[in-house]
Amino acid sequence: MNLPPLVQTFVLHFGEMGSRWGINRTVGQIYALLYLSKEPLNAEDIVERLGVSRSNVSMGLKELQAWNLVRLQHKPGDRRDYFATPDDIWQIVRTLVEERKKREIDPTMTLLREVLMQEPASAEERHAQERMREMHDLFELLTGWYADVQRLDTERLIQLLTLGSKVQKILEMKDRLFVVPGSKKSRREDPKEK
Amino acid sequence: MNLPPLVQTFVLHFGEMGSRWGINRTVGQIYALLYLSKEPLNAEDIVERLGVSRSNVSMGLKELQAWNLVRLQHKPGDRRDYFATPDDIWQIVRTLVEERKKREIDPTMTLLREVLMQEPASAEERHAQERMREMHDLFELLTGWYADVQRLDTERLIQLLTLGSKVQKILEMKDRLFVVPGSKKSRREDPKEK
DNA sequence: CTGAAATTTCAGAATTTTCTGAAATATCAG
DNA sequence: CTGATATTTCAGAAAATTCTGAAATTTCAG
Repeated sequence: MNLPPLVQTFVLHFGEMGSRWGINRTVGQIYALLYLSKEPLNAEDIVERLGVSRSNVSMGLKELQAWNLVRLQHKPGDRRDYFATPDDIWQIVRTLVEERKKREIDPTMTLLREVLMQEPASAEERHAQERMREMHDLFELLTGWYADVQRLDTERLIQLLTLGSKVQKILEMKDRLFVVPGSKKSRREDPKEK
Repeated sequence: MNLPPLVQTFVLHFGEMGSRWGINRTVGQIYALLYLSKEPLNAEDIVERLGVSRSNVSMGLKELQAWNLVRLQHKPGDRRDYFATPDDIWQIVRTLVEERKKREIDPTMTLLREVLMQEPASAEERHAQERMREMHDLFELLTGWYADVQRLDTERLIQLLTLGSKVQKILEMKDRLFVVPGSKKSRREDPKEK
C-alpha cells in the first residue's frame, strides 16, 4: 500500500468498516481512497496505491457503480476510465440511504405484505403475524418520514437536523395549540386531525 | 428447520438480511425466531426449530446478548436460560441504533479527530484532511440530532415522524418569523443565534 | 460434596467470500 | 481493418467466516 500516512489510516479504517456493512474490504478501501482524492483516479492508480490486483479493482469499481456511489469520468485524449465520488458529501449520504432502502427495506416490506395476506393456521402463527404487522407499520412510518425528509434541499435538511432538541419544544407548542388541555388521556382519542 | 411456514419465511429472510448487515445467518435467524415467538425460548428450543448445532446457538445467543438485543429470563423450577426480545419494537430500534453508533460511528469519530489533529505534509494530505473534516462535521451533526431525538419518549417520536412533510412548513414558518427577508445570502452571516 | 443438567469453549471441518492471474473481450487511434 | 491499450470475466487459489462435535466448565439440586 503506497499512500501518505494520513490517507492510509483512513483507508484502512474504512476497509475494516466495510466488513461490518456487508461490503468487502477492497471496496471500502477504494471508496475511501476516491473520497479523499482531489483528482479522479483510474483503475491503475488505484492498483498502485492500494496494492491489490487489477481484477480486484475492476470488480470493486463495478460494485461501487452498481451502488451509484462513484461517477465515471473521462479526460480529454485519454481513453481510460476515471472515477470520483461526488464533491458534495450530502449527495453521498442521500445515495447511500436510498440504495440501502432499495436493497434492504423494500424487499423486506414486500415479504411482510405477502406474509400478512396469508391466513394464520394456528395461535402461534397468529401471534407471529401480529409481530410482523408491528414491524411492517414501523417500517412504513420510517420510510414515510424518510420520503418527506429526503425531498428537502440540503440547506433545510441541515436546518432541521440542527434544530435537534428544539423539535420537542415545537411539538409541545403544537400540542398546546391544537389539543384541548386538562385531560392527560385526551391523546388516546386522536380526533381525526386534518 | 421445523417451523410453521409463515414463521419460516420470515426467519429465512432475516437470516439472509443478516449477512448484509455484518451479522451471520444463524444469528439473524435466532433473532427473527425470538422476535416472532410469544413465549421466551431456551437454547434447546432454538436448536430444534432452526436445525443448527447447540454450540452454534450458544455462540449466536452470546452475540445477541453482547448487542443487548435479547433479554435473559428464567422460569421457576427450571434452571435453563430463556431468551426473549423486548415486547416493544421501539425499544428494539433504539437498541439497534445505539449499538451501531457505539460500534461504528464512535470509533470512526475518534479516528477522524486524531487524524485531523495531525499536520498535513503535502497538498494531497491537506485536501484529504479537508474531506475528513467534512465527514467529521457531518457525523457530528447527525449524532447531535440523534442524541436529541433519542431522548424523546416514543409517543413524541412517533408524532415527530408522522409529521413528515409538515416539517418543511414549520421550518418555513420559522424562517419567516426569525430571519430578515429580502437577502438570499443573509444565511452566510449566521448571526450566532442563541 | 456429588453428579446430572446446562452452557461454553475451541480445534478443526465445511462453507462462503474474496482475491488473483490468465485469458477473453471491448475500444479506438491510425 | 489492425494492433495497442483498457477493461472484464472467470476458474481456481487463498483467506476468512461459520459451524460442528467433543471436551471442558459451570451451576445447582439433593
